[in-house]
Amino acid sequence: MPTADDYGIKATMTSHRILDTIRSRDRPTLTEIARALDLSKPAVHKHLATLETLGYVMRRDGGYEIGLELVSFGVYARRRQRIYEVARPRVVELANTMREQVCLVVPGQGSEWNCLYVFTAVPADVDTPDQEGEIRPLHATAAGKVILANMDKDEVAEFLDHDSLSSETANTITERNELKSKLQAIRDQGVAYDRQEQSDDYRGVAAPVLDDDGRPLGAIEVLGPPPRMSGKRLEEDTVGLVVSGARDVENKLSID
Amino acid sequence: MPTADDYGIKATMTSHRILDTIRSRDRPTLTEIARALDLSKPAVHKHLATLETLGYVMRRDGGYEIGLELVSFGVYARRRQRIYEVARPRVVELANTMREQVCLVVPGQGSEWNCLYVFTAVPADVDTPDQEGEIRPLHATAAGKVILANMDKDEVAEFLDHDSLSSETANTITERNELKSKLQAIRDQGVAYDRQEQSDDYRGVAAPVLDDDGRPLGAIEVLGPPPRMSGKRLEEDTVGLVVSGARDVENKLSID
DNA sequence: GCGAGTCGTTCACTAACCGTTAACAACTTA
DNA sequence: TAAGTTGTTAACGGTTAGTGAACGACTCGC
Repeated sequence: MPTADDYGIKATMTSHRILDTIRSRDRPTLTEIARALDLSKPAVHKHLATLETLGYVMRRDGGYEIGLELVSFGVYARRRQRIYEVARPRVVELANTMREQVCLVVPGQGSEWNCLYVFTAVPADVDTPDQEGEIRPLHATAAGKVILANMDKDEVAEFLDHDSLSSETANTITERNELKSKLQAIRDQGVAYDRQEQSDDYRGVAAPVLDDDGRPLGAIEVLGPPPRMSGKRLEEDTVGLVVSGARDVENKLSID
Repeated sequence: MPTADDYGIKATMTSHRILDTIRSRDRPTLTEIARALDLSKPAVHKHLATLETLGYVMRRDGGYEIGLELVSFGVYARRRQRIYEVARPRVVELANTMREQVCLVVPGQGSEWNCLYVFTAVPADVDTPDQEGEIRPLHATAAGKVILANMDKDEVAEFLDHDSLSSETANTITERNELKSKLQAIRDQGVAYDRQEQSDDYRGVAAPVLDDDGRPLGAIEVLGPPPRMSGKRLEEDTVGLVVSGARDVENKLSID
């Protein structure tokens, strides 16, 4: 298999680093990018010129923004992920019956997850924390934890060793051992909770979507404001719905 | 402004050409890509190795597929387009009241448009022709024509000169002069129809979303099977709804 | 209104690298 | 078995990606 340790195309990797910088900041300027990546301004200039004609970036009032061509690539690629095609109708259905926000999440590179799809029941009285395309660490959300709980033990160990458990709110789990025992409980229960661990304004429940070997393909999470997400509604009604939704997706995926 | 005529980063452009080939074919193999681009296999190999570690491509049973990292870039970038944020709730609403499929389209590079968002009312009895992320020529669909009709005259002229009007069905407009007079009518009417011009299974109506200077920011199109999309329902009910939806989006956009 | 500080851009230059040709193992196919 | 595939390495050479220096345009504070 090809590996791009130092065999790879460096210019492509530089272009990627520039795109990544644009995504993680708010409309950065050329020099801001150059400084962030420790590159010369002319180098960044050339890359941006290229990326602009390709439609990968666009200028917007003085800064750079990810361009429409990548939108096209992205939504095209998403459609080719079977879990997306299968889960999307269920996510919409779930959101409408719960009258809350539901999102579909898949494990990404390393210790991150990608939020593939979000649907919010109208009227949307909430401003969503998990936005489509967002990349977040695994330990601070219900979906992330339920994915983590179903990963291989050594992968989890590597995650625990290499990444620091950043603190998002007062409730975020930042202790290694606490997280470890939680993960065991989550695996037993089959669901994970987010009790204002990533934002004070939210609580959530997530159920995993597993393949035939028990590896996590993704997770479905229901999110809502704390007053609504508590007591029986949270721990019985919501759990039941999200678990049956995830099981449903699992079954459809394992058919072929 | 930067232009990448031959000043640009060639390696980045090569990587893009490879990604583009993957998108326009069905899970192509390494040699298939190399042949299509007239590149040596080792060159393609190096690029694919790099793109794979970046998550831009992934292998799937012997071929290459666009990877999840680009999904992340894409849905992130889409969220940062104001027209998307503003129009999406209206598209969902429109689809639900019409019980049809509705899509949001924006002009892309050159004479193409990108399908940014699609929502289909459940139950979906139809298989959709315009899929999210698809890139299509402007002349063969309602949304494309309504965008074309509102573009600058010289841009349209350039389009007519440079691009051949490909024939998708027996109804596709392939005559330059016929298209020209149609465009004038579309501008006057404010809507464009697709009467089985891109597929025999579909008809559609589209209304443009214009900025304050009358330039097209995008279009909203309602699609449905011919039996349902005809007569009064098509030419009065549907037209009224799609136009008021597009106007609504225009107003929200021009506020700030 | 004058410098000092930005910003983006263009210009040569050169070490590094991208893409080449050639050769290879692992599979299919005839 | 041999002649096709396929993807993969290795070494080489001409191109190029990234450098530093220098430039206009613009925004500051004084």
